[in-house]
Amino acid sequence: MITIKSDHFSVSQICESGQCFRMARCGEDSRYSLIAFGNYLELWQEGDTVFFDCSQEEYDRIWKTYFDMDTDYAEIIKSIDAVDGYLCAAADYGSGIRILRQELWEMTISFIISQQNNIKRIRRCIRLLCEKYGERRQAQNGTAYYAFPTPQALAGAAVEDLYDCNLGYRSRYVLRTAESVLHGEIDMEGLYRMDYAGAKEQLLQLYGVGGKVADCICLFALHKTEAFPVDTHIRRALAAQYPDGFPFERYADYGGILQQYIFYYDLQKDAPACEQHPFH
DNA sequence: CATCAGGCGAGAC
DNA sequence: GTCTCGCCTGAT
Repeated sequence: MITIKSDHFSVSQICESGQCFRMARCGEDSRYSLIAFGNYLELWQEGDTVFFDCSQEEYDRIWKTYFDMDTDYAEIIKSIDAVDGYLCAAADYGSGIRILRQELWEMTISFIISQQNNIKRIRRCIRLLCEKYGERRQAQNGTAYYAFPTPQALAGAAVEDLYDCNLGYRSRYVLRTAESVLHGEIDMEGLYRMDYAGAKEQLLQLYGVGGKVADCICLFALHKTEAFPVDTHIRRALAAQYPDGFPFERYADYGGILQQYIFYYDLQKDAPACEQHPFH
């Protein structure tokens, strides 16, 4: 186990901000579990000290990048227009959020599934998919878990079996996208070398990926922080708070981070009180 | 009972 | 290019 002192880092806020569907509370205490890049991790936090239940080597190799530890979120929050009371309040409220650097293929499928869906059901869909098509593994502490299914595994699925995973009409989207990636119709690794516009254009070629989903993939996997996913929540919030339009130009290269503050702020308003701010 | 969830594809125009 | 409509399913 290793400990890291970090400013602007809240495990609970990261988990509840809705960008990662395979992170959850585990057990009765404030531990969280997470499966990413085929690894199982448990972590928890006391104040600004974060405890990672893994080796220093694993932290350096995977989790340091995954949790975006080298980005200065204080600087980002400081740059917000002081006159913009709503954005200041949202950023302050969700100041422990980080934009994770998640796996590209997993985000592609996860956000295809997320469309016209709710977070609880999205999590269940992905869990069922992993249990049915992912490789079963065992963590150091003995916990059994499932890796995210490969493109090959999903391309070999029957549509009916995807319906059984509760994907509904998104089943054919997942199937065709898996086939496209498996057959190399899109160069997924190449997306990392492209700019935001180029990467988004490529992602839009995938069946079931539209503008909003492409932006989520750009933001949460490719870390294109200028990507600003607009969903029904964000659309409503922006309409209510910015009748003259959101100042996209002012925050051109990191609008996506602010989008997460707004999304989380909006989401938590109707969440049960017990789930809010465990560390405040 | 209707409406809505972190939308998208297809077809009409 | 823009607009409308249908779509799985569970929660409210």
